[in-house]
Amino acid sequence: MASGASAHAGHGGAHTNACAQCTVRHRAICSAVEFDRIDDLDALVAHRDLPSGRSIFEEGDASGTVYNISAGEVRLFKLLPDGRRQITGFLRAGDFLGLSSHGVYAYSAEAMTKVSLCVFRVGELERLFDAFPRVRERLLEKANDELAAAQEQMLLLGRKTAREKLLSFLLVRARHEDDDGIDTAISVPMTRADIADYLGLTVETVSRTFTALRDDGLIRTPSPNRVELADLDRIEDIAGAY
Amino acid sequence: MASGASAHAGHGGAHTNACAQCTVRHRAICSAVEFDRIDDLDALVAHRDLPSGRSIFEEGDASGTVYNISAGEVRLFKLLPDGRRQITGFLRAGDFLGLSSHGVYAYSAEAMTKVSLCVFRVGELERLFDAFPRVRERLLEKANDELAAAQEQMLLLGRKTAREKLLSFLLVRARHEDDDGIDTAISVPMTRADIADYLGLTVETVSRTFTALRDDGLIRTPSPNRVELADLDRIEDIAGAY
DNA sequence: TCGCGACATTGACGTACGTCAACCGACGCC
DNA sequence: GGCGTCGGTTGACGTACGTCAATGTCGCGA
Repeated sequence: MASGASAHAGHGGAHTNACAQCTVRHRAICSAVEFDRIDDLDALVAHRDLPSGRSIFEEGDASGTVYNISAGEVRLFKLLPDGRRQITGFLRAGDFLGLSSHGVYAYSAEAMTKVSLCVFRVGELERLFDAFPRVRERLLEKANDELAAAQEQMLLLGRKTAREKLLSFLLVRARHEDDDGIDTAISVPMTRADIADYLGLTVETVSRTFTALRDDGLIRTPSPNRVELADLDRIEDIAGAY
Repeated sequence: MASGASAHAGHGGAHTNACAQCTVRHRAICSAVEFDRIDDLDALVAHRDLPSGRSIFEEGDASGTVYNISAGEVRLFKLLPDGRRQITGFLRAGDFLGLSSHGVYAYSAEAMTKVSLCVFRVGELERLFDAFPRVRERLLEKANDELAAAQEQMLLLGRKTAREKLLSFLLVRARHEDDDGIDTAISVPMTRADIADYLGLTVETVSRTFTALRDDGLIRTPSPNRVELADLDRIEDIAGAY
């Protein structure tokens, strides 16, 4: 049951070379490593598979490890003492997580599906930086992209209506679906509760808004985790650009 | 009227050396440059003073320049087409702004007070990176800190009540006031409108919440831009940790 | 010194979204 | 093959916060 993912190793062969076969290398920071030195990368990385729902790390844990997702989807979130949850991001194959600046993870991470991870100890990450300076460069780029996304999300959370929030969310998903270009058929692997906690709403409001959008002819929902954008122009208009 | 700030130059003397005298160098990325090579830094940087209210750059502008604030306060924000505004951050002396990954600024920046800036062209920034690799390292740290702050802000925007939002905001300010340690006497240089747009509220709600907190004995407000935290324990409790 | 404009506060009222609760369908398990 | 659980939808109703509007306050410039 080794899944369709390409990034598995661990049976110690001299040239198992999971990284060379990694299907998401181009999206990951690993693309900053030249292909002919990719064995060096392989030597630094371990692999780990997790079942759906499993925690990867929790906010406040001592942070000694960083991860690359080679397959599956992950949610990042923060909790308030009384249990209110804010999901700060959904990650997928090729994304990087776990870097923290003060020795403690700033958020929790959970597998939303079966997940395969590439694991680096932070010490080894430093060695990686030394051996491949472009990795740090790439990481800075990624951090910057995430920062821009976070700001966009603040705009959404602070200033958009439920309808605008949901449409913005679907648009971003549509853009991801097809690396650039928009695919109007979207997969929504997360639950309504996840979407609600990501958009700062409740499950009920998310559900009601979905049906309102359907009634208005803006979207079709062949199944709860399948959405089609019926009227892209109006959707982009309502969502407020982005 | 050259202000109390230390980071001014421009009259071309061989050793004007604004950077060496910069009072916020320890907080800025410039601290990654060894002191005995600080003249090299000086050579790369220009300076600019702006009056309160002036725009530094706008979301969507082509981004060729990055900035360090040597004095004053700056607000970062994004707008929706209909004018709704989300302030994504308040910056102060020592903070860095303007880095963007796709050639376009992801947000707008405005001086909230009289501001002094250190200006780098991005090309020169690259040379700075080459000459002082630790600068990029430092920048990655900073980006990571900002990312953590952004996630905290998402939690605030998506899941906290008006009262919790305002108290969280005041607590962060209190922590900034005195580099680490909490100062219970806080200056609030921004208007109620700025605070509202930062916390995802309206001016009226911010105002009402201030008076409610005062009536409850949690804070004192000697003036609109002066707040004292009267009951720190209860405040931290209500604000939800952070 | 007056008056104007920017900011802040307060009140009356409206509403988008939350809460509470019932119901439904699909899936997995004994 | 019934049944419990989980996720989703829908309805009735409550409320935190937004909207609209009046009033207050302070600083500044003529």
